[in-house]
Amino acid sequence: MTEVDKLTPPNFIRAIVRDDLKKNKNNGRVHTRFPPEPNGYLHVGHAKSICLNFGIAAENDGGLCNLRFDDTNPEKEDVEYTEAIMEDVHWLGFDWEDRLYYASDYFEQLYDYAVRLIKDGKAYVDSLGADEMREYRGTLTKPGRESPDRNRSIEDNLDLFARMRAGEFDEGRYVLRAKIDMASPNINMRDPVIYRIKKAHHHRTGDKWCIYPMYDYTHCISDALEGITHSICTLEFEDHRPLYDWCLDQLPVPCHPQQIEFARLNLNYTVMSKRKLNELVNEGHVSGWDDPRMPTITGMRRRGYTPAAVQDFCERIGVTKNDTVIDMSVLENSVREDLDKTTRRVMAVLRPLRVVINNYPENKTEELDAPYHPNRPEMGSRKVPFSRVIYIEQDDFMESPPKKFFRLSPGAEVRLRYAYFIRCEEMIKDKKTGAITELRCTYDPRTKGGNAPDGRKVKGTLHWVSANHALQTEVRLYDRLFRVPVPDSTAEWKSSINPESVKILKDACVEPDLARAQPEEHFQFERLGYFCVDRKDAVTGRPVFNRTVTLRDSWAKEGNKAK
RNA sequence: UGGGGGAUCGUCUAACGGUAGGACAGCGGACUCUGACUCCGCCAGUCCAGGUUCGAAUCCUGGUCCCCCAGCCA
Repeated sequence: MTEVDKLTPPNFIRAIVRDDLKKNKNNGRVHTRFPPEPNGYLHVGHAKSICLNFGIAAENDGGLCNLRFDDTNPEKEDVEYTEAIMEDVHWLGFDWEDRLYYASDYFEQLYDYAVRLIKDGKAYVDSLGADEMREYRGTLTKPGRESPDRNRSIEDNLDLFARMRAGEFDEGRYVLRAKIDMASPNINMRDPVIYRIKKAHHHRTGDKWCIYPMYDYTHCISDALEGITHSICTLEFEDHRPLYDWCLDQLPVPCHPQQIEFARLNLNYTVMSKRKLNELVNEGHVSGWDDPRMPTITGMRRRGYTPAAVQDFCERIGVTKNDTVIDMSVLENSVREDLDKTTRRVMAVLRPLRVVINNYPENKTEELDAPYHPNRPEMGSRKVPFSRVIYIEQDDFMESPPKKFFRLSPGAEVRLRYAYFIRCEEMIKDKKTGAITELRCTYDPRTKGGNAPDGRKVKGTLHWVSANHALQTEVRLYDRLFRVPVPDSTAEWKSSINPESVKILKDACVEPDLARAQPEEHFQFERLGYFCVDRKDAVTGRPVFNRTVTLRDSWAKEGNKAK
């Protein structure tokens, strides 16, 4: 296996492309497109499609991938979304170069083709109302009936269609339909509407048009006009393929792309439909499309996921026609794997417990050397201040520890990472609540740097921050958005939102160097997880950290086993 | 009860008539100045029933189950 093969595991779409190339089907061309509708933000499911389309183009010599906005429904679409989508695709690491297109660019051509269909007797203007049309359409098991308008003369159709364009009619008065087969077992072929009247302002064409082409009619022709070879879409369009092919067969288009369908991505513990994501945003269950708990690309970015991690994830999950739900742990694995090798380690204490080292001089401060990455010395090191009063994590002390607890407890000795061994001598408790408010410890000066000259070992190593030098910051801990793996399956899906999907800690302490951390900079807080500086809320000198993902924690697992 | 798709370890995914392999998860161990990383090991699968064949996840027949479709949405 070559390196390239490892990076690009086989899938059935790649196989089709490879075979087409072998047969020289499109003169050796590979040209794909990513065709979002600008009516919402991109999510990780779109990322799968983006990676597939741009990936297939990139891995074939001369392969190209267009970005095309499928903007045929002005009522739902907006420039806000086109801009966000472009930013997300770029962030993910893909580039359409000069091939940015809009279906609305083709409105004139699409109109001309529609006229052509009418002239060929393959389309007609219908006056059936929406309800009537539904009734005429038939059902899944019963064939439809032909509209009384079906055999309107070509001249009348031409006249009516021109007047539809001219704005003479109200919305809903007429539609243009393809004349195919009202008895087709495939409902999409029962004379589908291809143009409707919408007196809506379009975000690009303004008020130029008051008739807008439908998806099925637009998409195939747009593909053909752009010279697309492989038109990759999701499974729900499989039934539409005969219509895709029908339209192209009727018209003198430059080429006939092949539509190939794959299964959309489902991830557990989240939702993926635009409608549901919209509801979460609009009803305030999350702070916005870029809330770090959202499966949107912008949300994942704010959470601290990296483009490399998302790409790796999309590669790992594969491409098939199977209905599947991917386990969140696969995504988290990709994130950890990328962050582990690229991220500097620093120390932060999320829930501080004050520790006074009795035998350490009052006014002394030492600068201890701490490498940024245990396995990558080339990443360098920084100095961390140490003094008499430090903070450790509340979780790292237990008054009566269970077996196999390697951390601090009365009389126990542990190592402070890159500093000294300390032993717990005394606990100070709040007189009223009994809560432990402070620990009194002693340190062994001979263990400076973290090793004992007498060779004695400690099982535990704790992270810490010097109290006088600490930078207090806000840290946000994110967890899965839903409590159940597949919220979509319940009628009341929003009732399974995880109330603990975010915890905001205001009193976290980080080492002073982090005052310089820049928005979107990633760190590993040792023993805790990967964090990144929030790109919205950070103020210079006072970063706010989002937890991207925890470290694997076999101690926590131990605890779960006991339950 | 029409049409279109799909069924392989717990979850994804390979194998295209010739040893059912990989990833994630789980479990166990080694290592460790992160209970991290890394490494090693284990667990575990061809929807069912027939048939063809020396040999079937793969081919044939018949079932079963799941998903999608009746927008002037995409």
